[in-house]
Amino acid sequence: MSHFGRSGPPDIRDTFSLLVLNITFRTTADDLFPLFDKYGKVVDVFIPRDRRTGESRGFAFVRYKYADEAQKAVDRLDGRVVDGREIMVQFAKYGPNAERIRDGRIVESTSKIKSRSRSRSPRPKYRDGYRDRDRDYRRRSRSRSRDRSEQDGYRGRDKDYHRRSVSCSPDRRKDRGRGYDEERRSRSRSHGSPNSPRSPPRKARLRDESPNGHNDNKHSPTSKSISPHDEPVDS
DNA sequence: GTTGAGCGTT
Repeated sequence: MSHFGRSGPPDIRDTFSLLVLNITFRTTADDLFPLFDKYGKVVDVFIPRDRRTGESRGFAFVRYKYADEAQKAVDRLDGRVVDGREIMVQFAKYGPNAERIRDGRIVESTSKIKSRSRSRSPRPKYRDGYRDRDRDYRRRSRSRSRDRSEQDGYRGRDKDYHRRSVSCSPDRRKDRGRGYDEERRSRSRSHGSPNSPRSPPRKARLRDESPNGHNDNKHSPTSKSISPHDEPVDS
C-alpha cells in the first residue's frame, strides 16, 4: 500500500487521473497519498522519475476512483501548500500511453484518433504525429531550467523567434542521440582506460609551463642550481 | 546540495 506504481498501471479504465504540478522534488507518493486520500478513494499515486538521476520530476499523478472525488480534490488541494511549496492539482490530459484523456477519463486512444476528437480539444501546437517526438524531447531536455529563464525574456520580446525555433529544428534529432550516446560513451570510456584517462593532456600542460623564461625560483630546479648566492636553501 | 514548465510506470 506504500509502493505505488511498482506493479505498473493497475486499472485506468475506470479511474480518473489527476495531475499534481509544482510539488517539491522531495515529495513522494506516500506524502501525497494521505493528502489526496482524504478527499476521496485514491486508487494509485505515481510520481515519474528521471531515468538517469532517478529523482522526481516535480509532478505526480493521482488516480481517483470517482470523478466527483477527483474534482473535489482538485478544488481542495489545488493551491495547497505542500512541503513549503504550493502545488497545482488538475485533471490529466494525456495518459501513460499517450491516450487522450478528458476530465480525467480516457476518451479514446491515439491509435483511433481520426476526426472525432476535433470537437472541443484545440491543439494550437505542432501537427499530428509531431507531438510524440516533442514529448520525448521535453523529457530529456528538462533539467535545471536555466536556459529556459533566458527564453522567458525573449518570449516577451519576440514570440516568432521561439515559434520558429521549435517549428523547424533538424538538429533536435542530434540532441536526442547525444543524450543516449553520452551514457554509452561514459560507460565505454570507463571500460577502455580507467587508469590513464588524462595522461596525455597532463603531460602537455606540464611541459608548457616549463619553458618559462621568468619562472619563479621555487618552481624550477634549474634556478636553484644556478643561483650563485642564495640564502640557506635547505641543502 | 542545485532546478520549477509541464503530462506517467511493471
